[in-house]
Amino acid sequence: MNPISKPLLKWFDQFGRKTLPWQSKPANPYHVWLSEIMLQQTQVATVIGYFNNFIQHFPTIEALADASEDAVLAQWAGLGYYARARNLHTTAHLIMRQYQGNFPTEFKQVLDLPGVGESTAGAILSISFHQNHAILDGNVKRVLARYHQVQGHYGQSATLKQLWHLAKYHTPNQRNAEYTQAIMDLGATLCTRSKPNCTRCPIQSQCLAQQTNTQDQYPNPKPKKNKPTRTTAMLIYQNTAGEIYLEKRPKKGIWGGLWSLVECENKEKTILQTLKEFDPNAHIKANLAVIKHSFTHYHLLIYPILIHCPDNKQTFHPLEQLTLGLPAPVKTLINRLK
DNA sequence: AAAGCGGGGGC
DNA sequence: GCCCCAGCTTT
Repeated sequence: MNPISKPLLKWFDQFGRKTLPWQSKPANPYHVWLSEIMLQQTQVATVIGYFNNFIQHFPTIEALADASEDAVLAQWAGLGYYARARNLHTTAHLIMRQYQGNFPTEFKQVLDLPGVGESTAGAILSISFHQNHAILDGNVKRVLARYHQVQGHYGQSATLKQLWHLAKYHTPNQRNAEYTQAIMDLGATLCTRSKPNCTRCPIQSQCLAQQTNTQDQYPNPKPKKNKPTRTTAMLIYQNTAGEIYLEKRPKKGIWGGLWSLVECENKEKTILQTLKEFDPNAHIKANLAVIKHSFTHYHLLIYPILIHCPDNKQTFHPLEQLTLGLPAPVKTLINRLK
């Protein structure tokens, strides 16, 4: 079995991505770390805008540590997976306290940072400090699954274990940082999920899927799962000035740490009880159009209920210039009120 | 409209 | 070791 690093690095010299916003010489570990966290579940094209915006607001780890959680979440809002933003913020504090503001350089230390696993730790240390580590992100999984016709889906531990073995086998100790970038670039630009561009691929001749024309069968599809539909009522408490009431959600669970509307079971009795407890003078003004919001593992039917609260003394927020981090459907709902 | 992306935390 | 998280892009 031939390691793929040699032809891959040669290809990278000519076709690799070298001007992404977080790429610099020398590398900036803060930028590399931030980009790797953003890229965990989001594609490069989407990340670029958020990344530039984020470092403009928080130019250094120290600036990030000094910011409020709400300020960080507000910049993250729309990217999803809000635990990533909270972990980032927590880690900034940790780096200030334990490492005097310098990004740690030991693999174990980096792996211990909240939000960083084996692949992300490897990527950060490889790209930032030119240490020799293997990575296994979605791009690498796809490339290796095709190249070796790996059976099974990486949700299964045996498949994942096999892919890690292959990833480590192919990872070179020379030009490791460039290889890390190269194999991600190959997956992102040529060895794409559908319609891979095999004719331009530097490792096509040894690729088992290419040889047998079975690229579309790898990686093997994920076993299907039925998504349940859940229902919730979202209560839009609005005062006479048109401002709305928002509450910060608990750290754990869906939309953790974001600001959202009060929710309750979508039953008239429960809704009336909830709003009376909030404000005895409140009354239902309208039932707004239902929003269907889909997550990976369930659909959520949102019944928005507009409620008028005259003379309420609690904190209400004006609809314009809301800088709080809001869940996407809440943002949609608020925009409809304008 | 549905499928796929994707890595880490928690139980 | 399995389940959960959750917006966006692609098909």
